[in-house]
Amino acid sequence: MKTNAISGPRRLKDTLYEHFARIGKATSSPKRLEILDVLCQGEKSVEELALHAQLDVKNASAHLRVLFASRLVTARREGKRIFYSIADESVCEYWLATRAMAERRFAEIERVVKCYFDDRETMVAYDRDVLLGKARRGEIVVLDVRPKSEYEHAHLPHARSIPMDELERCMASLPRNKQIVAYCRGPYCVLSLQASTLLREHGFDVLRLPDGVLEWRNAGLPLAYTSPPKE
Amino acid sequence: MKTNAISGPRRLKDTLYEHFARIGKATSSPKRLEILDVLCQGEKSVEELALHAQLDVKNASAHLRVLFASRLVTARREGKRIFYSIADESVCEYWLATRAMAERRFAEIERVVKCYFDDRETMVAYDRDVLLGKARRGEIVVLDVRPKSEYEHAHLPHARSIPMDELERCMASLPRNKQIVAYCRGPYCVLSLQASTLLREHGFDVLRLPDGVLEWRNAGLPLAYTSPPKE
DNA sequence: CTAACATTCTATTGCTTAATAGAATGTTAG
DNA sequence: CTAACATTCTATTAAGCAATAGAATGTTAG
Repeated sequence: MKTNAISGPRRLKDTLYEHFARIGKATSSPKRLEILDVLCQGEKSVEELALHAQLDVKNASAHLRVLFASRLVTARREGKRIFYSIADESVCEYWLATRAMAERRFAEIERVVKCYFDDRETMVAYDRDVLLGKARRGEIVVLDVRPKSEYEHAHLPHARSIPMDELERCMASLPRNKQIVAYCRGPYCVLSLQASTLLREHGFDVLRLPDGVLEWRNAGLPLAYTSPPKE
Repeated sequence: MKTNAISGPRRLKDTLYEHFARIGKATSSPKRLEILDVLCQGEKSVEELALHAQLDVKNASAHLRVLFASRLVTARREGKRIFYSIADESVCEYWLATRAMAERRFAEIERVVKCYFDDRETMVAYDRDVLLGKARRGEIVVLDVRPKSEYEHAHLPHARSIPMDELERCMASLPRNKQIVAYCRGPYCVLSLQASTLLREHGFDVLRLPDGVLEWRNAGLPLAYTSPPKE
């Protein structure tokens, strides 16, 4: 006669689904998802995350505690700051699967996005591997307009980093005889749209790429790292 | 000057993450996940689902309404009954991604499962494609012990259906000179374990396969259908 | 048309959770 | 050792949600 912690099938199921539901609970708040999304771009301090998700620091900390308790993020102290990051690659994959399903199930998402990003004629029209080839041969400049730290965490091959808030100041260094392809965190991030608008106003030949590193890697393409990836 | 429904980046983000969070909200309840999981095996009536998840019918209906509002399931009326099913293939993929992440992040899941299913020596040890080959050549009998309707919705190639509750009655029809490989809904479903235990007690040479149709298809292998799949 | 049935709708209860603010912890600079 | 800082912990309040039960809807069989 065996006396396990789990006694019958019902107890087993209850235990398992209870654990699975922890994920749902953690991802049932828009603000937490926003935090999770930006954490997929690299580690960030509580303050940065609070700023990013438009939360006061205490509240952001509380949300992070929830994400931590659900094991979706890990924390690391460096001096006075605590840096949070995605616990695992499986978290990015989960986030991508969630997004994919939501996009497919909620037509309103596509509608809202199309309405905000109504720049179809100035988006990259060719395939990702064509883009990779052009970038490798130096025919285009791939421009990463995310904050420097995110670029350093991972970026598209041959990409150059000019964070959005330095773009106005640094744009003189960009070539005027080559096409520029600007990208940022992904299809819902506004940075690349702002960048492409700004650069176009200044006469550059610029296209917007609605990919981020997650989408790029998810398509099976390689990424580049300034410092070697930690895993 | 453009006046969109969505005015600024913050409004856009809030709208988008609000939608994404609907998924989390819908999957934040263990019982709803249990419903979703079994719906991945094929459509079911409210009553069946209530029975399966050990809920009273009213409560099950309420949970289904939540899943429906989040567009994770669809409903179809047939006579007095209403049959719910997974809205989309992307829902299965989402569920698999959730499970994969939870398994990876929560060591306790593996512990609980190992503790309940402590039959490593009587589990299928060879690869899925080896199994497929053996099944095709008729060297083994692949046995689906789920309810008939789930078998009909989709099953492993060359599998034979004997629902668990008919197994005792029908086991005489199984060969004694061949290995039997029993499977059910997946790694957390107890049916195949019950089946393999029962058959072993009656002297059959039986192994348990911890896959279900989801895991099988996710591994890139083909499924078989009694009636053609609806998509 | 009526009875039986499957399911949903409505209302009530108690529990969980998000946001907020004040106190406490741990870290560094001087 | 103290002040300044980043973050967490604790408590409070208000909002949201799961479970339950009774009423209502829609469907079929007779």
